Parts: sequence; C-alpha cells; structure tokens
Amino acid sequence: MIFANVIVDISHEKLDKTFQYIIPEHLQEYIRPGVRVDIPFGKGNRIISGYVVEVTRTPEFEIDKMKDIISVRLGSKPIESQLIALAAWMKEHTGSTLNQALKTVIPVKQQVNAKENIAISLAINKKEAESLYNCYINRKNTKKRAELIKFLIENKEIDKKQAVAKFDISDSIINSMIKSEIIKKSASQIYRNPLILEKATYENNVVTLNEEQKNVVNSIENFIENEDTRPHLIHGVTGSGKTEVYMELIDYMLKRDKQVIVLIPEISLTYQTVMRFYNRFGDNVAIINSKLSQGEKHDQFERAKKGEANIMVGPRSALFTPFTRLGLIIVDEEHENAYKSETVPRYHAVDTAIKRAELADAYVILGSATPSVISYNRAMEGRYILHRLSKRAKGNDMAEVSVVDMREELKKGNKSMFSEELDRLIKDRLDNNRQIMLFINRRGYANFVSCRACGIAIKCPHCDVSLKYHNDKILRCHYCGYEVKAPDKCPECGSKYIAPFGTGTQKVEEAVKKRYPEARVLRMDMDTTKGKDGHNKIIEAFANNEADILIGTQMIVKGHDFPNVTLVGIIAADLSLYASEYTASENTFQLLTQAAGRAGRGEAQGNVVIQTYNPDECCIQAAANQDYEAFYEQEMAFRKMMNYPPGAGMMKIQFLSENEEQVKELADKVYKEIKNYNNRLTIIGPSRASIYKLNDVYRYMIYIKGNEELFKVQDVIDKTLDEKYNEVIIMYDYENI
DNA sequence: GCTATGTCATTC
DNA sequence: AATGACATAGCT
Repeated sequence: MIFANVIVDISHEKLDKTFQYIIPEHLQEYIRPGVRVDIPFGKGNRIISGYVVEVTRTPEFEIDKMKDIISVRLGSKPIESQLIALAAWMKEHTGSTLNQALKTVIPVKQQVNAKENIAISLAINKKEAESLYNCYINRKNTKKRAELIKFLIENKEIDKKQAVAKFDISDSIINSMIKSEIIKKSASQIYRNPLILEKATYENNVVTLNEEQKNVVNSIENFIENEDTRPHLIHGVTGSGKTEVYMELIDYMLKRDKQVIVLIPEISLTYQTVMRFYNRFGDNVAIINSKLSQGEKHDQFERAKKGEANIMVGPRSALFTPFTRLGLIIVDEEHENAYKSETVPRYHAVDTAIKRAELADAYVILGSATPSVISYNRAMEGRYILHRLSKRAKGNDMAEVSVVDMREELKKGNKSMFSEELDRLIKDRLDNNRQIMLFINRRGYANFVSCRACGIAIKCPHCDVSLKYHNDKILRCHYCGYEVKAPDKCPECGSKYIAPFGTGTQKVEEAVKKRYPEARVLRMDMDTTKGKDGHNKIIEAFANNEADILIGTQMIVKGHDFPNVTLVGIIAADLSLYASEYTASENTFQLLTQAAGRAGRGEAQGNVVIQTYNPDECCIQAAANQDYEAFYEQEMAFRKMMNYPPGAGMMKIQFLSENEEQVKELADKVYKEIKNYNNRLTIIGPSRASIYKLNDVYRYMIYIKGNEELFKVQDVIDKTLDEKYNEVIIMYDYENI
C-alpha cells in the first residue's frame, strides 16, 4: 500500500502538519510531491484541496482510519506545486521539518489568507438593526449579539477575527446570525502601503558590451539554445562588468517570454544596485529586501504571480518568487556567506536555486570575482560551465597591490597602525582630492580590555567571548548585545593598569582624525548603520564626495562602486585568518580580493595596501597578486588532503542547550550512536564550538565526513533520541552533499 | 423535555 | 477553518 502525506489547503496553526491518505490504485501514477489533490476532511468528510508533499510506504497513522484521496487535479500545474516540491527537497537536504520548509518556501500562503480575511457587516437596514439591538439587549443570553450589532451600526463592518476577539463572541453565533440574514460575510479590504518606486529613467537602456562580455553572453545563450541545463559559473574579476552580462541575458530571457530571479546578497542590495536594474527594465522589476514588511513582500510576490513584473531582484528569499514561467536564476556574488540560511531550514541559496531551476526547466548563472572553492571545483569537474571575464570592463588596469609586513614596521620603530607606505599614499590621495577606503574587519574601538597586572581579559557573562571596548567607555558583546560600563579597576586583582587592546573601526577612525585632521571621515559598521536608512545614507554621502576617507568593516567592500576611490588600505589582513573554520583561508582571500577590487574603478590607477603579520600566507599572497587560480590550487590541495569539502561532503551537528552537562552528555551519546551505526565514518569531535557559550547557551559540535550516506545519519540520531535530552536543540548542516 | 445558544475538540 | 458533539440556560 502507498500513502501520501498531504498538507491541507487551509491556513490554520492546528492544521499546520501533514495528513496521511491512502493513494487508490488508479491514482498511483499521477501522485508525486507537489501535486494538488482533493481529499475528504474532518467529521463531515467535506471535500477540500491539499498538496501532496511526500509519497511513502510507511503508514504513520492507523490504516483503518485513513481515508482515500478522491482525485488528482491535473492540467494547469499551479506554481504552488513546484514550490512544494522544492520544500520537499529542502526537507530532505537540510534536515528541517516539512512545515518549516513549507513556511519558508510559501510565505505567501498565510498572507493570501490574511488578505482574504472575512469581514462581517449588517445585512439589514439601520432601523431593523436598531430594533433588533433593543430586542437583544433586553434578552438574557444575547448580550454579545447586541454589542456586535451596535458596533456594526456605528462602524459598518469589522474583521471576523477581530470581532471574535473584541466581543468574545463565538463562531457559531456569527454563523447563526449569518444564517438568519442579520449580518453577512464579505472579503475585507486590505490596507497596505504599496512599495513606491521612483520613476525609471531608462537612461542607459543600451549598453555596449566589450568583446569578452559578448563572448560570455553568446556562449551562455548557445548552451541554452542547445538545452544544456548545467549551471554556469562566471568568474569575473572585480569591475569586469558581470552585471551588464546578467542584464543582457535577462533581456534575452524576457524576449523568450521567460521570467528571471536575480539573487543579490542583502548587504549589497543598495539603492545603487537596484536602480541599475530599474533603469533598464522599469516596472518589469520587482524588488524585495528584508526590510519590507510581510505585506509589502507579499504584494511584490503577487505582482510576480500575476505577471506584472517579470524580474525579481532580492536576497535569498527571492528564490521563492511564484513565477510561472521562470527561465533563469542569477546568483550574484555566489560565494557570499549570506546565501546560507542561519535559521531552519538551513538551506544554501546556490543549491536551492539549482533545484528550483531543475523543477522549473530553467537555467542558473552563478557569478563571482572569488568563486567559492566548492563551486569552482564543480566547474573544474564539468558539473558547471565556467566562463571568464579577466579584464575590467572600462579597460582600466587592476589596482597595484602591495603587502606590508607589520613586524618590519615595528622594527623600524613605527608603532602606529599605519605603515609608512599607507601613510604616504593616504597623504598623496588627500592632496589630490581622491577618495580612500580603510578596511578593518572589526567594529568597536578595541578588541578586548585586559589587565596588564594579572592578564585577564573581560568577558561577556553570557557568551564565551571577550567584550569589545567602544569609544563611549562601554563594553559590548558583539554576539548578544550585552553592555556594561568599562571598569577603571581590574575586577580580578584591583590593579588600575587595565586598558583596551587591539584595533577596531572606532579606534581607526580616531587615529585617522588625529593624524589627518583636514580629512573628512565617515565610518560604516554595525554601530553607525543601525537606523532604517543608515546604510544607504553613508554610502550615498561617500558616493557624493562628501567625505575623503571611508572606514568600515566588511560592509564597505561588498560590491559598491565608487569611481573616485584610488586607495584601499587593509589595516589588518590577518583577523579572519585565525578563525577556526576550515574555510578561514578562503574567507580571508575573498575579503582581501573584494576589498582590493574597490580601488581604481574609475579612470585613475588604484593602489591597495595590505598590512599583515603573515605576509607569506598563501591566501594573502594570492590576493595580493589577484591570482584566483593560484589560491584555488593551493586551497584545493589542502582540502583534498584533509578531506574537507569539496574533497568530501561534510555534515555538521550542533548541540545547543543552557544545560551544560546535558549538551556534553548528548553529544557523547550521539557520537557513540553514529560510531555504532557505521564505524567507518570519519567523525571529528564531539568538541566545544569555537564560541563555546553564546547567549547563555552552551554549544558542542560533531563533524562527519562522507557523502549521501550522511543524510541517513540524521534518521539514526532522531530515532535514538531520549526524552531526557529534550532541552537540547540539535541542528544539522550539510556541506557539499 | 425541548430548543436556542455557546464551548470544545477534532480533523489522516 | 469549519464542523459535529457536547454542555448549559431558559422556557413551556
């Protein structure tokens, strides 16, 4: 016997799960995940529609109580089917529950229903209503009815849900009132501010591509003509004009009556980027970002569904745009960590994009100046098709990069945070009215506060990290937001020789202001961009030449185009190198290359100064030489040797709990279970996470190397879970599987 | 005892 | 969300 797990087409918390139905023999060939079916539901067996999310042979409900699926709705394949099939895939590949996956994939559902909220209004005229009110108010059990009628006389209509809450009235009363034609149901109005887009200028409608760009466009079009569905990876150096290539291909798709999704990391989803698309395609572009309200987001999705917009630009979640004629998904800056979801379902946008494209018969283009090692490896193996853009679009040269060994600077007696070379170049640029960007990958004033007498560093009481010193003499935890006034005496030994150490954006800002008092300085980090529009304001101010020097964290290096910047200084390149993840080198290389790419995007030659204590480190050298291939070769050799992705697949299991003993116990127990299940697997751990305590939650990790077989490990663990460990949350991540 | 009205639990 | 089962008040 075969069963179908069906999610019913009614939006209500209590029904937010699957119901299992028997698939009658004559329907078996039609039923697969995503198919819409009619099913009997509830006591009266009223017929409602639902979606099949899973087909299985294991019954999860008493078979004799299980009902049969009535029929399959074939023909027009609603977009929901496709997205539900995608959710089923996500469940499988991220280890989330189906509901979690569905909620992510179809956020529209609740909204659609919210939009169709039922309102009630009077079905009789005012006089009748008033007399009825007098009648009800004097009777004993009809107070609530009377109040409702009074309200409706005064206010015309009310949302049904609100009425239930406000008058503590029950559904059956409302229903009976509808039956006796005192009130009537109607779809309530929606009040929502539509996203106001500025008028498009269509200013650069026609862009001439250079030879290299044309080649890439032609080549990709060729693969599409031949229906080769392999994803494309465009490796284009910073400033090589990937966006123009995307736009050309979007145009090509629109001409074929297809729709396009463009994913952009949230952080570079700025006014600048958005306007580029808007100027070229006008109203055909819909945009979402995480700052939009649920309602606004829903409106954009609705526009897409109706075909009023055929291009969706947005972050990760734009992947789930309900396009019915999806033809192409573009993932810009595909290496970005932001594409990996941090909440369940912990999906990766690149893999999910490829799956969505497969379900929709669409194509995928990934683009980056620094492709992830995993993606590049896939291109090398022929699973992706690689395209190169090796020249800058405007014909200008790549910036000249120099690496400065800060140990040597110290020997020379330079104790400041600016090397001689950086200092010389900053002065030069200030004299010539050029702009400068200084990059330091750490916000705040200093890294930590420690006591010179006893050597302790002040830590966050909730997290296993040191507190960061901020200029306002406050210590902050950058993970949980904990704040405390900086002490003037060591809390351990009472010594007054307690001082901030290390460097952060605030300290750099202070040093810059002191050393170059004539320069106008802007700082951009988490602390200065808190406001709603803070991010854009700073970017715009800098773009308008309102400042000479922009100091910032990662935020400033992601994809912004400032033609007047001819110097980029990386104050301390090593910060991300010491991270404990196996991707530390990759992250450092990406960051440095992207930062370096900000220089000299206009006509003038750019300079980049990388200050480091590890000048011989491979990733720093490769970034300095702007040599991706060299980096890839080195890194890939390391990954293969260590069996890290893409050398193998990897599964990460995290154990989280406020109960320190329980986390450890459970991690140990799970380790034994896995060993027991398959003792040939390479298991690393269990060990403490790099930040062991975060927000008062203790964290243990287990890593397992392997391939598809790892998906089964989760089932094994789920089955052996003991109620005793209910407090412990287990999170799974899969990489390169 | 019967009806009108309100509450509750259930939905494969 | 929607429905039948059940509970209770009020009336004849």
